[in-house]
Amino acid sequence: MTQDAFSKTLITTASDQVFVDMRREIVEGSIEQGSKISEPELAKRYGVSRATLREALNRLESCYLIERKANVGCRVVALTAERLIEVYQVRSALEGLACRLAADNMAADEVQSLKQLLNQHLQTQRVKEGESYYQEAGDLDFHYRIIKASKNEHLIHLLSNGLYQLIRMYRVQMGMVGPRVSKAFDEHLAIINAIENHDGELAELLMKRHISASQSNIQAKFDLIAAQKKAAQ
Amino acid sequence: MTQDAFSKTLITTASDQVFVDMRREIVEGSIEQGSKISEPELAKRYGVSRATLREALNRLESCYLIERKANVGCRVVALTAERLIEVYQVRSALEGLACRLAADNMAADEVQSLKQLLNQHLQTQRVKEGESYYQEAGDLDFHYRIIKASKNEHLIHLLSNGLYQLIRMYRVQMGMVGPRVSKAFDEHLAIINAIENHDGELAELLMKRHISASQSNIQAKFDLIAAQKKAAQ
DNA sequence: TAACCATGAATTGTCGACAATCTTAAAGAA
DNA sequence: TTCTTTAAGATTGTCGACAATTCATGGTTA
Repeated sequence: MTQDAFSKTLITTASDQVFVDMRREIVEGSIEQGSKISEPELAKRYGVSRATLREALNRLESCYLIERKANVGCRVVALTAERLIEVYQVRSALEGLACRLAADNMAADEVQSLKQLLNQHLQTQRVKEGESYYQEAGDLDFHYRIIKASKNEHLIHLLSNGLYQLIRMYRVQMGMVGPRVSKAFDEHLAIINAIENHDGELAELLMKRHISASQSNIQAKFDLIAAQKKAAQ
Repeated sequence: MTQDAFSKTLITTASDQVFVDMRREIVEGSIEQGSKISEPELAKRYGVSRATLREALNRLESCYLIERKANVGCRVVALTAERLIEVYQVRSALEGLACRLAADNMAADEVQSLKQLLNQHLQTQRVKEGESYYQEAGDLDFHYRIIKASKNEHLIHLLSNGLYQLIRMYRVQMGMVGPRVSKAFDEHLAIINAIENHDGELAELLMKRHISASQSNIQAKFDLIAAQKKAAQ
């Protein structure tokens, strides 16, 4: 029995392992977005039976990474601009709530610990200027900590087990680049300050704006791709 | 191939049927909340193999009606006061969002159709005074229509396939009674008016209050039960 | 040529049996 | 007695095979 790094899921069964492995491959793009999934093929690849694989597929479906149709099969989710809007609308509402609850509930030592995390980010950010992946993980960790601090188990599950992998997928494959990195850091700082002052209303507002900015950043990437396609014609 | 009445799910496979049947039994309390689930027993009862049953269990898990532990088994979710708070916090955020989007998007004829639905509710409410189930279904249908009108597919799925059965479970088993029925009607009316005026901000606020009132109503039932228990000691 | 229908191949859904794990209860030691 | 250990029983996890459905290919007909 081991533990997964990102979602802190306990890995006990074979299907757990396949689930975590496939999730990583889908999020990182090793298994291409929008591609069809063949059960016999993947079962052979992961060295498990179809029953075990299907168990994993079920769980991938419930975190929105694949889509199933009866008697037809599975597809990896496609990262479209439309879905980006939909998902981020939901994310904004839920993480906004989480942030407000965190501001209400968070103890002083928890806030200090979070501040310390942010300082770590500042260090590594200066070192790894431009490189996005570590910031990626760190940023998600920041959001993850706030979600946890909401102390609402249902919300925590909905976000960290449900929505977060899809968001990571957008961010890993559509990348966060350029000056956005340091701006995001400042926004994180402002959010922490609001939480420290137990100003739930402000914390919620700032988090929603922060998420909205992140959405615009990815949206710009979509626009860029669309423009390139048009130019190529 | 047939269709389910509540979530409009297409029923094509045997596991679909088991899923819908079990869902109804759990929501209505035929399968007791908090009770342990035996796979061999239920498989025999529904006349399917364990593989088919487990497929259904997976889907019940993703709509929060049962909880699984590896190598241990399933339990039906327990309706606690703590969970009520958590779920309704999430519900408030998501349906608030849905209501705002509906106010932004909804066309005039859609609004008219919704008003008509509300008039129907008024009729049946007068006839079936006190009886809560029909109002229950009607009320959920009202919320369902607004969720649909948000036109956000991800949000629609999250609410109608994910959260709504659990909310129904609370409402069916913890009941909505007394003067709450007619108050709820007035609140629905106010929400529709806000939507008709495309006042998203107000619509969201009113929906959140409406949901909060509904929560208090159920909470009161919990308090009542707790008081009765204390008196019995 | 285009539309429709059959036939076969491939894929998904379902089943019963076996292996691995947990639970329970009895037996033994401190 | 109380705690630990162990063995039996029951439950869940996993497997390979069969049945049902869908998809692709080629042939037939208007």
